[in-house]
Parts: sequence; structure tokens; C-alpha cells
Amino acid sequence: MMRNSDIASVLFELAEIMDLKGDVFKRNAYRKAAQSIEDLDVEVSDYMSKGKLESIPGVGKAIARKIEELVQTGGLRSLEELRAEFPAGIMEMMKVPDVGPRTAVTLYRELGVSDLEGLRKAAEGHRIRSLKGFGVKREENILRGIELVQGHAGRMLLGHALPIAEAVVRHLRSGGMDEVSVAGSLRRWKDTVGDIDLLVGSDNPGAAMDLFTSYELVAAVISKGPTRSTVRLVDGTQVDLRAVPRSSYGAALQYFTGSKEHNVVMRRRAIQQGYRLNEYGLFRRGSGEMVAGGDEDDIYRLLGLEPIPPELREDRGEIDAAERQRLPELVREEDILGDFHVHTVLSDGKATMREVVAEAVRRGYRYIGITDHSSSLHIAHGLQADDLLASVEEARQLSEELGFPILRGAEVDIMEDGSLDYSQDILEQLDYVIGSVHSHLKMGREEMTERILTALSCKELNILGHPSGRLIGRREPYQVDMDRILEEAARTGALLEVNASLERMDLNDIGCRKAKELGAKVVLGTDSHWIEELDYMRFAVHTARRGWLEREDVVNTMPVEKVREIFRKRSA
DNA sequence: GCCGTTTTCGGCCCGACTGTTTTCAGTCG
Repeated sequence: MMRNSDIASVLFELAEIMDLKGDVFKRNAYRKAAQSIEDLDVEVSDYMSKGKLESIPGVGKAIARKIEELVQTGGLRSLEELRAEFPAGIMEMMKVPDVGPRTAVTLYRELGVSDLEGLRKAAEGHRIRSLKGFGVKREENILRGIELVQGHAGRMLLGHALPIAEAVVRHLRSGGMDEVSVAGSLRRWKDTVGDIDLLVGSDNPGAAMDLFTSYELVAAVISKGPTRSTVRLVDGTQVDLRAVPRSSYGAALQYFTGSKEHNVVMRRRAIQQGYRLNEYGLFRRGSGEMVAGGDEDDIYRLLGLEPIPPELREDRGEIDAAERQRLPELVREEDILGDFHVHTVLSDGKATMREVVAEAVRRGYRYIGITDHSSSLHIAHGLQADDLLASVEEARQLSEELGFPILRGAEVDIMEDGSLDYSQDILEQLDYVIGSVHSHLKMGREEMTERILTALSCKELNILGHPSGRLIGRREPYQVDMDRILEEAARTGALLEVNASLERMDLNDIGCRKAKELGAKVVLGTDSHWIEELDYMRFAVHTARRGWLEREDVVNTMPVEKVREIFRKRSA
């Protein structure tokens, strides 16, 4: 059976091969068709049986015929031939910075280099520099690039990148640049970022470049031009700074925030409406008159759109929604009244309950939930039942003393059979329970789904902790039927956690959106193990925003009485 | 290869920077 995603991946592969052939138009055509098939809610075979393949956006005669061949024979003759023409290792070579399709194909044709390792040998043997159009610098860049790729330099966690970016922004501000912003995927709060993009609005861009490249933590200046520079910091992070005139600051902010997909749609829209859109502004076509540029929101308004928050700019329907004035009213950092996932010294945290509460008060929260680990998680000093009950009493007294609501919960392990790690009579004495999977992670999909559904059937479980179990860059999500889990949570009033631990970010943006679609609410939790980590709340908030969530979708925006009511209702 | 509110042919998003050139191709975002 050929699923939509199988068909899409064949088309994506064809797109890559067209890239190697140097035909960017066919590449884009295949890519567009692949993307729209991947986004389809209906099976492609349904379209096919009705003879309606060509009504899929981006699918014309040629691609329709290819899809038919794929579905009927399970393969594609023309693809086999193309694969023989270009070895698979060429794609791998293109992961190296500065090596694009042209370079990769030239190196393959001229030197017979067909994978990353071969590329390294060719560079080390100085066989690249003598090729026409290449030189010593090019060869050195390639060699450095290979080291970068092989040294998993890859992507960086949001929570690591943002403080670095904020420090550079402070440096630029202190040097007199008043219009400075984080841009790129970081401004969209994507959970990982490839590099850090910054933007300055200044009528003296040269000064901005000098200020930037003289930042004390710069290890190397990779490129420096009059309006754009790239540096590598001592910790290996790459940072780009672009400077534009003040009158273009808003347009540039729009442009450099991306995503690329969002911008392609925006520029196409501009053309349709008789404009041209670039990083300098929105211009009337023909006269060239500039109609917007200084203010980002103006660009959206002039194109007939509600201003779109950066977190939504992924070409996932936001432009459509903005056109109909139906953008969600996203949850905001200042809406958050409390945190539901905090560890203390009682298990593996570093702060006492008193210190945690003091920090919650300092942050202006109205309540705080304490959730230490349960007994079977020995590695984290999980609490025995007696100690847990003693701490419930401690919380009650502390709450009374400080006049501040403390919700006493626990992060309870979901055991291999789906049962919870404390007995019912213990669980009943808690205000709420987060159930989390920490062991037997490699179960089959059916088993894991059953395990979690069993856990959800326990009324004492209020929140499913870090539902997918992924660790970014380290561990894939569990094999699990997440749709069924979310549906069951929605049906029974269980909540899904958005865990803000930097390598979790789990649920992620897509998961949040799915949860909302299926009618489930979420709670945000920092999973803090010391005071400073309570600050991770902002990552959870913005992940929820990327998932289109509004105030009423997020339990942390509700007053404590309402929260208690939601927890009680689940237990009843 | 797809597509049509300037088009059934001729477009397809756009500009900066580097390294190699001597006017530009390739890459990147």
C-alpha cells in the first residue's frame, strides 16, 4: 500500500535530482507537488480512482502519470534511471556549507568524488584547487565545512541559542544601536536553530558591522561586508548580522524572520496585488514607489492581512487565517499564573520547596505545583510513599505560612504495564498527578499505545508528562499512536504537558496544534531542577504559540480555584 | 513540470557575499 507520505518522498527525491540536473523550476514543481500531497487529508488513491489527480495543487499531467505508475507498480522506472546517474552520496556532500548542487556535480564529474569521505580526501590531496572555477580558498572552505558537518555542529537548542543572541543584542545596544532585533528561526521560537540571525536598523551600517565583529566573544570573522557579516563565537556558534536603513527596518524584520516558506507566499501575494516585496520595503510595481518599510505590521496590513505573529510564520495556514481576520489570539507570557512541573531537593532537584515558592512569588505567579519523582525512579531519588505524604503536609504548612497556594503533586512513573507507581490511596492525597514514561522506552507501537491508554484510564492521573518522550538530537519519540492518546485525553479530560526542558520541548508545536484540534487542553511545565530553570516557562509559552494555542487552551492561565476544579473533575 | 485578474507561452521570490572571475556563477538565507 502506497501512503501519501511514500508518494511525497518519491517526489521530494525527484526534486533533489532536478536540483543536481540544474533545473530549479522542475525542482520547485516536484517540491510543490510533494508538499501538497504530504499535506493532503485524503488518500491519493481516492483522487486517483476518481480520475482527479490533477486537481491536487501542483500536480499536472506528468506528475499524475508518475503517481499512477507508483501506485500501480510500487516503483518508478524514470527514477531508477536518474538514481543511476547520480550516486546517493552526492546529497550528503551538499550538506557541507558552500557545496551546492553545481559544485557537488562538478566534483563528481571531474574528480569522481561521490560521498563525504571522498570529498575530504580530494580536498586533503589538493585536487580541488586546480579545477576551473575553484581555488585554494574554496578548497580550504570545503575542508572546514566537512569538519563542521561531521562534528555534528548541526542545530542548536532554542534555549542555548537565545541567551547568546540576547547577549549580542545587548552588546549592539550598548554600542548605540537602538533598532536591534533577533530574527530568523530564533524569533519564531523554533525548538532548534541552525544559526543566530540578528538585524540592525541603522543609517550607519558600517559602524554596526564594526561593532558586531569587535564583540569580545567573536573567535573568527567568517565574512564581513558593508551591510552583512557573519562571525563564529568562541563556543562555535555562528551569528549573522544584517544592517538596513531605518526606513527599511520593518521590511527587513519581516524578511529575515522567515520562514522561507512563509516569505515565498508573501512575495507571491505581493506580486499578485501589484507590488514587489523585498527586505527594503513594499514597492508599487511600475512606479517603484515605496509604500511600506519602516514598520513590519504595515507590510501585512497593506497586503490585506492581519499582522502575523512570528511564531506562526511557517506557511501552515496562517496567511489564510490572517486574510480572513481569523488569527488565533495567542497565549502570552504574562497570562501565565503558575508552573506545574517542579522538582525539589526531595528527589533530584537542587532547590528546597521554600526556595521554589519564593521564586514563584518573585515571578508574580499566583500558585506553584511541586512534583517530585516517584519511588521506582531510583536514579532520581524517587520518593517513597511515606516521604511523599510527609511532604504533602510540609507543603500544606508552608502554604499556610506564606499565604501562597502550593499544589502538591508528583511526577509518577507509568510502569511497563501502564499502572502508576503509587497506590490509589496515596495518589488520592495529592492535588494532582503527572504520569510520565521513563522506562522501557523501546516498546512496540501497539504495546506503548496500550500502556499509555491504560495509564490515562486511571482517574488520578491528571497530566500526561512529556507525551512523546523525545530528546532533541539524542532520542527519537517513543513508537506510539499519538492521535489515539490525544483523542483519549480529550475525551476523558486528561491534560497534556508542554514540557519546557530544553531538549524535550514536548509536546512540540505540531503536537500542541494537534491536541487543540482534537479538543485536549495543555499545561505548561518547566520540569525545573533548580531555581533558574523556572525561567524556561517562556519556551513552553512560545511553543504553545507555535501550536496556535490561546489562553483557554492552557490551564496555566487559569486562577487556582479553576485549576483545582479541573483536577477534581478528572478524579471524580 | 506547472500554471493563468497582464499570459496556453513564458514566466516561476529576491538580494548579498565570496571566490573566482574581468562580468559572474554559485550559495545562502
